Amino acid sequence: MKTILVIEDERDLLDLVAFNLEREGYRVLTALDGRDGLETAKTHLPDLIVLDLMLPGIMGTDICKILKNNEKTESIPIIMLTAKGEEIDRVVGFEVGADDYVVKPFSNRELMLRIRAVLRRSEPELKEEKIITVGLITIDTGRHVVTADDEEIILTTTEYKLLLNLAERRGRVQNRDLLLKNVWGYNYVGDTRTVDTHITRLRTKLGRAGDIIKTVRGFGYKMEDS
Amino acid sequence: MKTILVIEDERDLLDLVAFNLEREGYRVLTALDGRDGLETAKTHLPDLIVLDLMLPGIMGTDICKILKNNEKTESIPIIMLTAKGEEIDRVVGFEVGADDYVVKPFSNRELMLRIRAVLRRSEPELKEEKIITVGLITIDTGRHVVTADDEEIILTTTEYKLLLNLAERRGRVQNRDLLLKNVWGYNYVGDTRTVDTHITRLRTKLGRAGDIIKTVRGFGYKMEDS
DNA sequence: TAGAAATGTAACATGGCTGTAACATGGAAT
DNA sequence: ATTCCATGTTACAGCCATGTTACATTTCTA
Repeated sequence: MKTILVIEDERDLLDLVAFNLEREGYRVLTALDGRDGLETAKTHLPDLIVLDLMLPGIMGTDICKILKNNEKTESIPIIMLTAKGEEIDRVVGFEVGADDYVVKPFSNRELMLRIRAVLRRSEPELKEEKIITVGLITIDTGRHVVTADDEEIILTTTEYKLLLNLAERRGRVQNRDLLLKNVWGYNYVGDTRTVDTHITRLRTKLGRAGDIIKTVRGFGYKMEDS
Repeated sequence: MKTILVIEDERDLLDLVAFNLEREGYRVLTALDGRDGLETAKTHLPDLIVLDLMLPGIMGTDICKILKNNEKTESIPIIMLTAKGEEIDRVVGFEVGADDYVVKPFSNRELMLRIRAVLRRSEPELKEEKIITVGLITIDTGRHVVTADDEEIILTTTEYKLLLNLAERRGRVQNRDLLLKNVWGYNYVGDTRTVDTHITRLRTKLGRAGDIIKTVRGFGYKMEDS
């Protein structure tokens, strides 16, 4: 789950961008001016910053420079928003260390694509690949294969994520809200009973190996550690 | 994806060159002085170095000598940037081990052409040639020929790269973003669904052999390795 | 420079997945 | 034992991820 900070003084535009980002599944932080933006950037260390070039008070370029000169924030990619009239060409944008820029007026699609592209760049080449074994269950994250009782089990996306989550925290109880956050995403709105349904499906598919998924009445679920 | 290190103390020029290189699809590292440049060269081992002759602190020629005397960096080609006034002629440039040099002021086009030429020269005569076989598919990287079910298949560049990418990491799931990065390039901006389209085209061309390209719903694609 | 090939995007199709609700079950407290 | 409430289970309608095709645009090639 990636966090994106948007620094933009036009409230309408800020809200619009924030809304679209959230719909794409990002966690969004906002700031209406440079000072606040800097503050938020330093305290929350977002994964990416969308920064308006023209801001009251501190200029966007200055914010960019400050962020790029701070050890904690220097590696956070920045996408600049520039108005067409502002004869800021690419070179100036990159001069202060921005990673990409989008010219206003921009389409939502374009901004989203560029954000995704910049985030993609900073993503590690190889994600952690591991093989987890709990009881009769084996999860190979690299191959995305789950085995129970030496039989390969075909799981759906949600089932897989849920199982992985339980397995990674084996031995510890997790309540439904926590599971919803970790598996379904922080901005998921819905019934907590959904978790129960998926637990049932998992247990069914896993057969007797599924017995290690224990219900902790009143608290949630856990996977036995033994 | 080739990585190029630019060592240049004039910030404007550095950014301009970096920008142009990125647009050409290179990954770019930068350094504003010799010390930093040497450091970066040793740690990141770029594929090529663009080096300004006149630098504060250590001279460009010295950096060049140091790099060429270090076992790890000696094979990295270096292109020197020299001002016209600096009566460094070819002889001096090549004396310290530079592979080519460009006289300021230079056009972007000229620099790019020389970089490409030097990179081409330094490329090993035969890249690692190998024949990969997965299921009914055979990829001969040396001859750039793909066979499926004993029939030769004509693939486009993108299809070939995509297939090779999947085959090289056979067995492991790769998400669309990773594929985009590896096949389409580091700074590609576009829809991730593009991957799907090309997967379809691949499967179609490969016929029944294409069945080993599996969809992993919610995660990406993988090629069976059994 | 014309024509062909390749490429990326959009639009539509489809089938599996998913969340919800409704009912069933069983444990715990009284 | 009875009641309540948390959890188990099941069915189903809508949705969403992916498959597929068509098309406009770009790139290649002769």
